[in-house]
Formats: sequence, C-alpha cells, structure tokens
Amino acid sequence: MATIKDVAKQAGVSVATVSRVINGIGYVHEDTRKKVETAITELQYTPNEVARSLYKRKSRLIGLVLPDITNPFFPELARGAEDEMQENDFRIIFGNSDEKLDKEQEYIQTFVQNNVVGLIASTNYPDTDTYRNLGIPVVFLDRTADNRPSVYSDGREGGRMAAREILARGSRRITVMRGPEHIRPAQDRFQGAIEKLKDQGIAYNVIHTSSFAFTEAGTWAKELFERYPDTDGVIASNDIVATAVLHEAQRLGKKVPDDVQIIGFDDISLSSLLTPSLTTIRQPAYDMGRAAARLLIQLIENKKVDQKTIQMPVTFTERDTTRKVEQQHG
Amino acid sequence: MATIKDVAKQAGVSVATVSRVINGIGYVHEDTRKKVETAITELQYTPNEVARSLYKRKSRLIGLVLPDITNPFFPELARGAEDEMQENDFRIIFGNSDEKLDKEQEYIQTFVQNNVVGLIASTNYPDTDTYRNLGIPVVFLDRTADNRPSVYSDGREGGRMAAREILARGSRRITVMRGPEHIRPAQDRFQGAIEKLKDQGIAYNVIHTSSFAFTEAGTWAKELFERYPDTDGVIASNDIVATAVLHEAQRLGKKVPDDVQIIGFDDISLSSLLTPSLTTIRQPAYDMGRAAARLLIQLIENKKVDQKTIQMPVTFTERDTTRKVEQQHG
DNA sequence: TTTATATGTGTAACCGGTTCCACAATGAAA
DNA sequence: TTTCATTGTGGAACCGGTTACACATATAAA
Repeated sequence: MATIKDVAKQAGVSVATVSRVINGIGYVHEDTRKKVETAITELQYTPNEVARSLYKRKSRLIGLVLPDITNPFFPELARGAEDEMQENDFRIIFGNSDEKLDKEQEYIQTFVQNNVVGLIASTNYPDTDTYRNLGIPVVFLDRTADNRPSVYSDGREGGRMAAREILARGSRRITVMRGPEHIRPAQDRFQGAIEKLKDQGIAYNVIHTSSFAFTEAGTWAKELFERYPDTDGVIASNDIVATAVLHEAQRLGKKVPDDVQIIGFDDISLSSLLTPSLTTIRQPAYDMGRAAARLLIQLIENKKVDQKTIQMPVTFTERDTTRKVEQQHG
Repeated sequence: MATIKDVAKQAGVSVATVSRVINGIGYVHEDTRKKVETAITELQYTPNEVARSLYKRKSRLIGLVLPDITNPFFPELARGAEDEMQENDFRIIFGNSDEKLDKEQEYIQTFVQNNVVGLIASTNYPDTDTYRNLGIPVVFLDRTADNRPSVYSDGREGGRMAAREILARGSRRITVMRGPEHIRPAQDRFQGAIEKLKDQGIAYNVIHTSSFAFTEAGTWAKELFERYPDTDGVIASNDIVATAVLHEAQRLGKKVPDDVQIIGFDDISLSSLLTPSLTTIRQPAYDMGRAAARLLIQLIENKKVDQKTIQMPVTFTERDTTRKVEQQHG
C-alpha cells in the first residue's frame, strides 16, 4: 500500500501539500494539484483511515448493537441504518447482544476503542453506565430511553390497536401472548393490548414467551392451545410467534380465521406469504433504521436536531388471519 | 479517555513498561506490574485500538460482505461468523452488496483502509482485482472460487437431490425455478436439478426468477401457475421462492402436496413453520458461517490450514410439501 | 574475583496521516 | 517605493500505541 510519503515523493512535493489536495483545504496551486493527483492515481493511493482516525480522534465508523439478526425484524432495521450510513460514507461495526448486557458492553467497549463516532443500539439497558458518558452520540433504536435520542414505534398503541381490531372482528375468548419480560417493546404491546381488553371488559388469558426465537415459538403455540383450547383470538407478541400459532392452529384442524383469529406484530416480510396471510401490526422497520441513522448523523455533525425522539407510526395491516369487519358476528 | 501516558505517569513508570504489562510480553517486575495494574483500573484505561492498529498495520477487525441480510439465509451465515469471531476477539465490519460489484468494491476499499486483517465475502466476482492481491486473507462464503479458501455447500448435488426426491414421490410435470443468472449457487442448483431430470428422461419447464427478494417472489409464483397450470412438482431456487409458490398454489385451491409438491432450498427458520411445512434441501448456514470464520482465523494466524475449501453437506429435509415415499404412485 | 546471562526499565523511533506555524513570492493598495 | 494581504509550500509536532536498543542490576557459572 502506498502511503502519503510515496505520493509526496512521486509528485515532488511535501506530505502537507498532498494532504491539502486530498482534503481539498488550504491553498494549493493548480499545477501542483494536478501533479499530486497524477501521483495518486499512478500509485493507486488511498489514505489510511487508521492514521487519520488516530490524529482526529474520530473515525468514519459507527457501532450497531442489535439483539439478534436472526430475528427477521432486525435485519430490516440494520439494512435501513446501513443504507443511510453508506450514503453518508459511514461504515458499520456490528454486534449481536442476545439482549445480554455483558455482550453489549463488550461490543461497545471495543467500538469505542476503535474510535467509532456514534452508536445505534437496540438495548433494554439504556440507563446503565455503558450508555452514559460514552462521549459519543447514541441513538436508541426500537427501544426508548426517556428524553434521549431514539427511534421507535408506539408499542402500546400497537397493542391497543390489535385488541381493538380483534374485538371488532368478533373474538371474545382472547389469549394474549406476553413476550419476554426484559424486552420493553414486547411489554408495551402487551400492556396496550390488555389495557384495551380490560377497558372493554373482556376477559383474557396470557401465555408467557421467554424469547422470540424461531426454535421455541412452536412450544408456546402448543402450550397455548393445550391450556386454552377454546381460544378464538390470539394477539401474538410478534410475527414469529404468530406464525407458530397459525401453524399449530392448522395442525389442530382449526380454521383460521373462522375458528381462531390471529394478529401478529412487526410485519416481517414472510407474513404476507403465509397462508392465510398474516394480519399484523406493522412497524416500518426499514424506515426506522434509516431514521435512526439520519438522527445519529445529525448528532455527530452537531447539526441542530429538529426532533430527538422519533416515534414512528404503527399500522393495522389487515390480511387473512382475521375476519372482515362486514362478516363480523357478535 | 485515559492514554498509556496517563497510566505511566500514575504508576511512575515509562510507557514501554505499561505496554509490556498490557501485552504480557518482556520482563516486568512483579511489583511494577502490580503498580501498573492498579493505575489501569484506577484510570479505567483501555488501550486505543486505532493507535495499535496503525503501528502494527493490522487491526482486530474483519470485513464481511454479504448480498443482503434481508434474505433470511444470510443472517444465519453472519451470525455464525460473528459468534466465532467474537469468541476470538475479532470484530466485524459489515456491508450489503446487493450482489453488485461496485458496492462490494466500495466496501472492501474502506475495509482495507481500516486495516481489516481478513475478509469474508459472499461474492459472484471472486476473480476480479478486488479480491486478488488484497494483501489479506479472504474466505469466500456460500460461493466457490476455485482453489481459493471457501466454505460452501454442494448446490449441484442439492439440485440433483431435489429432483431425485420429487421424482421418487411421483411428480412428473415438473417446473424448475431458475434463480438469478449471476448468482452461482442458484445456477448450480438449477444445473443439478435439470441434470437429474434429463438423466431420468423427464421433461420439465423453467421459470426464471431475477432476484431472491420477498417482494418479487409472488410475481414468479403467479407466472408459474399461469404458464404451466398442470405443474405437479416445483423445485424452487430457494425457500423464499418456495414459500411464495406454496402461497400461490393454495390461493389457487391446489392441494399441497397432493396436487403439487414443492421443494425449497436453504431451510431458513420459517420453513418449518409454514403450513404445510416446507420440504427443502438444507444448507447448514450457521455452521457455514462459523466454519468460514474459523478458516479465516487460521489463515490470519498463519496456522497450517488442513483444508482450504470446505464443502458442507446438503441434506434432504423431508416435511409436508412432499408426499411420503410409501404413498408414492407412478 | 571475573565473566556471562537473565532480569528489569527507559528513551526514542516509528506507524501514516493532519495541522500549526514559519517563510517566500506575488500582487494590490498606500 | 513601501506595506500588507493573499497565495503557496514545507518542516515538524502530534495522535497513542509498540518495539528496538541501550543500559543497569542481580545472579550464576567459571
């Protein structure tokens, strides 16, 4: 790899001049600029970002911590963030936390050691030291942290929406699946749903699910229909769980949506390809990722930020695991 | 952030000694070591990886280029690679290429500028300059590059396997979905399938699919049944496409597997949750990612490598979109 | 007692950039 | 003609580590 010294020698100038040409700052004579540019192309020189980063004490790298990209919701977020970052010449260092604080900490430490200029984190522990006094801006994604920069959607409203719609379509023996305790958005959805249900004076059952993993989702679906076989409406904690519930319902010979209605959460890509296709509360994951990246860039560049916490809309996406309102009975 | 100088001052020694303590090399008196360690904890010092990287001309970062993590196959790969890297104290810089050479190039350039010590790439262009003379080891993942380090599974054999099994289960009017032209593994599968079909003297139809995107998969599924309505067996290019085909078949009132059998490829997590659950040719994606990372680490550390190209087994995963062999007719 | 070897520590060069500052040349204003 | 601002360039310090090398001391062998 050619260095700035090689370029300087080749062009017959000092390294300072080369640096000025590269960065387009300060005075450089047109002829000199030409010479330097020629030397750069001849030597195929590209500046060493590490050296730059060392002097400037900041890189063009940003850190991204997500729970688990194996859950299809997160790649959408990641992709949105990455596309926006890419367009602004930032690169992403990445880590999966599995929702564990110690893994988060380990990643964040090495991110900081690598001079990342900002962080996007989907964490349940925004108020730990890990995220305070980091010295670099942090945007919380999919998770709120009161009054700190974040991009998320209104889980509570989503939960209410799910309850409202499933009620409007006639379910009365509803089972709500409560996602992992330590995952805030999951609890928000749950709270929203039961709030609405209580509000309407409708009794409901609850199934706890301790993770969002594909591998375990089937277990809870089984548990649901064993414990509450007369369930005629399921509000699932996300689309993965909803998919498993749909699968299990069909295995048991139940008709969806006639015998059981199911509403998921997230609207991951596969949801529309299920049969029947999954009715769900949509979060605009890709856009959330992009918005988080955009916000972080503003913070990094010290631009005045119009809005520090961005709440994205949640939308009822009606498909075929719920009945049509016209057909509503009860 | 405290620097090595701060620690040196605090401990009353030189920076060289601090460096020796940190790295555990050279002679350091036990008492001195204690003093330094105390200073380190007091100041909460962590070494600046950028400075290290500059001097050593290598970081603890590795680059990962994947086509698109929005396709559920790739997060599995990524997760496997990441877990293995994490355990070996390497971190990952990441980029989605969308199968485009220029995006790959852009990422790889900045990776190199950041002193990554190795690269894992899932590319269709292994033989371009981008990947030659990079000066750092590269492992190709999910894609072969003749005689260069790679981890992949035998797509051709997978294709044959799919054809063999669908034939054994009685389909005779088979449509093979041919994945994107520029994606090698997709073509391998296709070639394998038609090889077997020709071998057995079975006629078949072909549907071209120009991407693996969820959003477009439905279109090809529709096209399939419009153009070849009497199809009684579909060999799909991957599980996403297979899912769309299953969806469309059911929409048209076809019974799966009685009227149409469907075989996918990859075995992504959702496949087992479909109804009927998807029969597919499984690739051990997570393990492939781990294997690639392991291989790359060996290369980086100049260990003698037992096997430079690792072919992972492909397995027929029988589920419910194919009939049981006992029921076989014809 | 002398010499060789092992142990322990500090100074300074180095990695490859960026930027402050000094200095020179040119042209415009006084 | 002198003065001063503008333009153009280079030397060298600096970012925060690592390591070659010099040097000092202690210990073991001759």
